[in-house]
Amino acid sequence: MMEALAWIGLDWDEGPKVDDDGSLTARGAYGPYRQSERSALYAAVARRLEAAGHTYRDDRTSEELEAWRAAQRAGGDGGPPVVKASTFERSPEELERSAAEGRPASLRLRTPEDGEVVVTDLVRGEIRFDWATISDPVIERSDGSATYPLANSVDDLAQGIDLVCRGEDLLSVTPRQVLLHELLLGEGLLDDALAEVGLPARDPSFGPVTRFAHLPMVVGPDRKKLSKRHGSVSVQEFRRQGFLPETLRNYLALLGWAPKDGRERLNDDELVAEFDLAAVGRSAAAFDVDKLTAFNGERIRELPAGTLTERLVPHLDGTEGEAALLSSPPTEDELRVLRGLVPLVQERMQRLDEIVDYAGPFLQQEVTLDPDSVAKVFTKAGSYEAIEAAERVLVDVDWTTEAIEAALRALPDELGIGFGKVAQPIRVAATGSSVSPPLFESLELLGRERSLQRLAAAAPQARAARGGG
RNA sequence: GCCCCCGUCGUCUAGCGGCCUAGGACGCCGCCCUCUCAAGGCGGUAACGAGGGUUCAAAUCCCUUCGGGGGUACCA
Repeated sequence: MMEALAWIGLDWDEGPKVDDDGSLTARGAYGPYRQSERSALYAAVARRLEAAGHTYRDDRTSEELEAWRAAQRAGGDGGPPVVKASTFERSPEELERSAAEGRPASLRLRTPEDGEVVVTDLVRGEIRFDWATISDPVIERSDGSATYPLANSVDDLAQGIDLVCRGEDLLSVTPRQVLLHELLLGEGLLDDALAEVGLPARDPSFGPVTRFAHLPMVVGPDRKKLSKRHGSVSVQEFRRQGFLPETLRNYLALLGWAPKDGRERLNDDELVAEFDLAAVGRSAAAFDVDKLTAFNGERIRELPAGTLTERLVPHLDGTEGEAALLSSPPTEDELRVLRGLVPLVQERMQRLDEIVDYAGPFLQQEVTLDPDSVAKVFTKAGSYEAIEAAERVLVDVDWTTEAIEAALRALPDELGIGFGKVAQPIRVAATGSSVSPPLFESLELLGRERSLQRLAAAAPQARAARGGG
């Protein structure tokens, strides 16, 4: 995931990071940043919460709880399946007995039995929850490890987080987090715990978490949320397909947000200057690959030719895809061909990986004719005539785009067919396909020798396609 | 089931009581350009989920309803 973020260009100032040699380190002054390295802190906080009476022990197993919830949901006699101290807290005697039997117990946070919590959210405004509908969360597992609610609250406060910005899927979990924050800060529990485990005290500038922003979900075409795992897999996939990271950044920013003036093409500077959490929409946004692709094409067209050439190389030398049309590193000859090709294909590409199909005929000595193109073009009247005439007329022409064009433009008159009809067979013969970069430029780039050789090789095939002769 | 969030063209969105016979972008369709494919230009298609209110006036405010999503873990 960090690799995916790094590629997209979404950087972070503080936190874990992967070094160039692949090892996991960290940067920032408020570490450690891995939860596994902070377990002593979580435990210290938990002990204090417990001592202050904000928690209680629960010795039920996951299976027992699950069964209880299922029964509650189905039967509906004892109310909704909400775990509360009022019905779940064991007496000291029960706990003692249970401990004697060796039953491990988890630690639950005691949340209010009733009343209301109000969460103020930057994108959604005020949201009200009824404490009676919120279960007491387990903050420490029966094996003593901290759960996400505890670790997350402790870390946010200890590390000076003042804006919690996350997906809407965490909205309903916010009340317990707010409560934990009050407890940890209000009674100095966190500061004491920090001191106990020998971690530096909180920076004096650190206040409470002052803002929450729950961003709308980004969903797939099926309207279901994209998971973290799937998300990062597709980032790698986007990379291989030749989407530009700057396209992703631009497109992603537009999911749920739009600038005041409605522009859609925004660069990084404009994005950071204009993006505003308060202007973010509230409904889930579907990720539209077609639109992303169109954006990507526009950006590719804006790239300086030299830059595009460089960014194309990984898609040709096997780094990003299967294709190995270039040596690694590319030879000067190969680069010359690529540089010549770029201006011809730049405006017709939407993804970098499309270069593989375009470049094949130019980087390889031999070309294989696409059967569909052969069937579509060689069977038409004038096909082999055009190819043979092109051979004849191109042998001694100056090998420049202009001269090639002049020579071929003369053929329609001679053959009595339209230029389209003469160009297509020649295109298929030279590039192997009925779809290619502009013909004259392509021939020039191929060189006289290869061009004539391919025309000569294709002529008999065209004759055959026309039904013998 | 219970709790929370959301609901404008197929999709991303603009709209925050009159400027809306609802604007833009992607897609799609047509035309122009044209050596293919693109690019580009021009035009078109298509939406306020439904029902009640409030108001002189509602996509915009309120209620109900329907629909979608999220949560409901000793996952994060």
